[in-house]
Amino acid sequence: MSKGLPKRSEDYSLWYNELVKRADLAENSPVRGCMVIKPYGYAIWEKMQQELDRMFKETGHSNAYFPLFIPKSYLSKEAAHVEGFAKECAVVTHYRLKNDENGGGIIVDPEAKLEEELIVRPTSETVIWSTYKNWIQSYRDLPLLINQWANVVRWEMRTRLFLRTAEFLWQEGHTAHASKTEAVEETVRMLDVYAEFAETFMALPVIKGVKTENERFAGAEDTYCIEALMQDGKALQAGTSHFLGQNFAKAFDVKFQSKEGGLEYVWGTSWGVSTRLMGALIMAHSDDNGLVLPPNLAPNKVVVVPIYRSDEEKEQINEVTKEMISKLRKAGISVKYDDRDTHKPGWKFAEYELKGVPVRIAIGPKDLENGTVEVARRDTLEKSVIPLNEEFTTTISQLLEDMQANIYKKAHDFRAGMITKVESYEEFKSVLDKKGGFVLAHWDGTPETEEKVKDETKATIRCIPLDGEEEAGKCMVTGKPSKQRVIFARAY
RNA sequence: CGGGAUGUAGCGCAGUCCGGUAGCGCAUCUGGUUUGGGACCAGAGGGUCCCAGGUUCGAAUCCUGGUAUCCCGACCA
Repeated sequence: MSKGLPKRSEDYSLWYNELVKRADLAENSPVRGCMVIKPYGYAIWEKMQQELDRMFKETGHSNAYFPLFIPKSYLSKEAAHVEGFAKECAVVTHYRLKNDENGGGIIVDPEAKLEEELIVRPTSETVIWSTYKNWIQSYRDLPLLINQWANVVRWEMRTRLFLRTAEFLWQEGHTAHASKTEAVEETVRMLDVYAEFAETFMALPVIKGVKTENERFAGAEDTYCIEALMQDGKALQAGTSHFLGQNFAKAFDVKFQSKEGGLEYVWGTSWGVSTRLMGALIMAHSDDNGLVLPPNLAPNKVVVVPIYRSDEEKEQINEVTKEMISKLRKAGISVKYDDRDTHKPGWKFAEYELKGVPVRIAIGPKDLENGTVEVARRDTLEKSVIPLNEEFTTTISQLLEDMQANIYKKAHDFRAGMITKVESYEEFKSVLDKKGGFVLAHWDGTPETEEKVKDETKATIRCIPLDGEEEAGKCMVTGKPSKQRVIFARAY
């Protein structure tokens, strides 16, 4: 393996691809567009899962599991939904293989054709709503708050590790409610959960907003989203929450008897985040030395590297280190002790930098003598020698908190500098090309104008921000009146 | 599905124009010296040169066909 990583400033996407591979997060699989998530990458995903799962449970949701295969007929029940997903579905047509009589190896047995073809889920609304029909009869069965952790398949033309793969892991929440108000509240509540997760754990500032008609989920009335900004100035949709209205209830005939005795269709929501968050995490914080992980999502918050010449020295260090590590662990800090003697300390330093471990503690003979350790923080690459005393654990704890805050602040400041208000289409184009980032502009609210901007500049409306101020203005393209600025950006 | 490129050791590549014993760096293994920022020396192992066919005394190299992957576009979380 060669040493340096490509520089972000020279080739951002090469830097990203190499980082994902070199930091042992994921690699390409034999199947085009699919990826193998390696143990270290999966460990980060597991941290994300843990926190999100906790937040879902705290907001009253339960996990369940629905099948991978969906009968073809289900998908077509909701018109907009099938329209949106038809072009990227993998289809199961047969259920058996056999040996080729002509010696051509193993072939699909033409005798074993399925009566009804099965779709590999691109998302689970259809199978879930067909099930909900049986689960819901009365207002007493509502709200129904279900989440599932699953894989889904969308046959994408062009793929990139984590950002867009043919198969990806995600969670999808699917809820049913007695009233529109409740369903909208749920949609927004889960959007808030995502935003809080992104900011608190991923140290990723996000903008909450509503998608335009063009960008809306197939089958939804409204799609809410959190949008994040990557270091190259491109936007990334980090999570979505959909208000489904009664669309799926009608398509799958899911009705309930209300308190008043009437028969009504239920109101639905669905919401999801995927392994794409891994891509967001990487692209938001990492640098030319490798991954930078916010402590709250790092599989190991601290790595300890002993430095020694003799076995005797190693023993002495082990003794001191053991106690230090046990104290750190008691304080809830995950620590990895790397005492392998197959690699030199310098090699380990570089390795853990590449892998983004927040804090590295090196301890050698000099430290033994002085009662100190060397502490290096990954976000700023600063090193300091500090005493291994009573306050040590608290110091490290505090350092990790500072780092979490610092990583967030850095991303936040970067984004602040990349939000630009523009008044004309000319200015818009120039900002997009010279600077990138989020561009705030007035828009006349029509899909045609959005389409035109997309064709001409490759920028799309990322969202209509929820906390945007009312501000009368004129559409930068058509000059028609607009009530509020929307966020344009080139996006992943 | 259009345009471009590339398939040679686990990884990254040279060799292909101009046919003649398959090479380099990293990684791996052995021995020794090392260990506070990716150590050094000595030695060793590892190849259907993407596949099939053709030309030739002889093909990684030339010809024909196939195939796979990557990049750039049209679609998407």
